[in-house]
Amino acid sequence: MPRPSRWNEIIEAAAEAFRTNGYAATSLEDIASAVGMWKGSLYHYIDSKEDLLFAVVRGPAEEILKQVRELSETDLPPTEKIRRATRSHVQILNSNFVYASVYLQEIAGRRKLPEWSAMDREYLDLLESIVREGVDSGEFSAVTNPRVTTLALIGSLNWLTHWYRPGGSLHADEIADQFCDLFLGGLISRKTQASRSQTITPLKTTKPRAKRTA
Amino acid sequence: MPRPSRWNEIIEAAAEAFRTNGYAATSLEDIASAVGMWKGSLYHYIDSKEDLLFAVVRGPAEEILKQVRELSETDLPPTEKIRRATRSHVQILNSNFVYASVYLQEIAGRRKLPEWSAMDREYLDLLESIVREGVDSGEFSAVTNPRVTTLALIGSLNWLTHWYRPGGSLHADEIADQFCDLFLGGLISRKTQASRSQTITPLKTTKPRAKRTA
DNA sequence: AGGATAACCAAACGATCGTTTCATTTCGCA
DNA sequence: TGCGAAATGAAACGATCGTTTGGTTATCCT
Repeated sequence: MPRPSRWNEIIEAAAEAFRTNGYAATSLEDIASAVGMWKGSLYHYIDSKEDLLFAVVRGPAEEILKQVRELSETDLPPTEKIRRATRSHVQILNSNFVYASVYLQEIAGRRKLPEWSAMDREYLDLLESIVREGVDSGEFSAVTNPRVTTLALIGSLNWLTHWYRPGGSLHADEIADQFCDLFLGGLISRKTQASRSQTITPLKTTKPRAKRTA
Repeated sequence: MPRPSRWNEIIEAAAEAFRTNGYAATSLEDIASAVGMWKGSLYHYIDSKEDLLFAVVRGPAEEILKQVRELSETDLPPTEKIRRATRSHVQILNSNFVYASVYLQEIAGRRKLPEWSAMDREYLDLLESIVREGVDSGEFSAVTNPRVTTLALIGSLNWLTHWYRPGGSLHADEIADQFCDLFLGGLISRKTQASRSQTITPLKTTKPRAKRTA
């Protein structure tokens, strides 16, 4: 795992190529020429082509899972949890757009390595348990199947890679809020007007935790 | 365009291979051996590998567009149009699962051939115009951006290829109804109770609507 | 029955792929 | 300044890919 900036150039070039042409259709020469070196020289940084894919994809995958883990440990009301989880998802998609797109196209699809499948499943389970909280508390009275509901939300979010582009006219926060209004309105059905944003506490103040892996 | 049944075997084998391994990672030998012939013999049926991809994908893409076109020409209320469009989408995904999955993974992603892009855009525009009808009539009062709302719905539907499997415990009709309830509830927000099915005219003898919880 | 044509076999081609090898340059640091 | 390691150049490898070619077998039609 080299550190210097050249490594970042390689990963960025790989991510961009993977996103536009797909992993299998991208050759190491595509990546090498994009950073101005010979394809054989890439092997000073990697052991195989797959290393590039995993390096591209690891960051946002771990980040999005970390954020929903922390969110799940709070005792916010379910509506607010849904809103924050949606914002996290959209914001990570926005700020790591290329990497996240590669993950969704190359990992969440076909590639069934257990490492990534476990992350996908944990993320789904965490979101689903939030939905179940809302069902148990009576807030999400319209939900008949929490898993289907959760998958519908995740689908809308992940489909963003097909049409959203960072820097476009639609800002990430607006999209997240519109998704929340749409889904929470559906979840809550006809009940309180708690669907609007209420911003209980700022989003990323939860960092007193030093290192969790120790 | 040959006719006999062997052609169907080839397309089915190609579709299955494309779905599980991706188009670029699938070799013609994979397909040839699946149907029991030499890879060179495939060229009696095709002119290039891409022919197989387009043949796999054309059917459901045209079918789903045809159905929403016909729906758009009716004068049903917007809620019912949304419900029927959702059902069409899910049912086509269900009965042409492999072909549709290949389309969504290989065409709706990266491949930007104008023919398919035009179909994608027309489908999106037709659905969006349905949403706009509901906004104009006052039924979808919670919608602030019809395009984002439409893309959220399409995302949920297309993401089905990532978790739904035909023949599983969840039936296509149930999923479609749950999606409709979720999205229409969100669209209508707090207003009439028109969110429930109401089934104006049977689409294809709408199943006795599995009774849900009391 | 026989001839045309469809269907397929079998082998090979050139291109390109991921990877390896070794030589060469560049750079950090004592 | 010089030396060792990091970084890259340059070429080649075997494998595999999509495609072509030419021949062989099967099928259909009148």
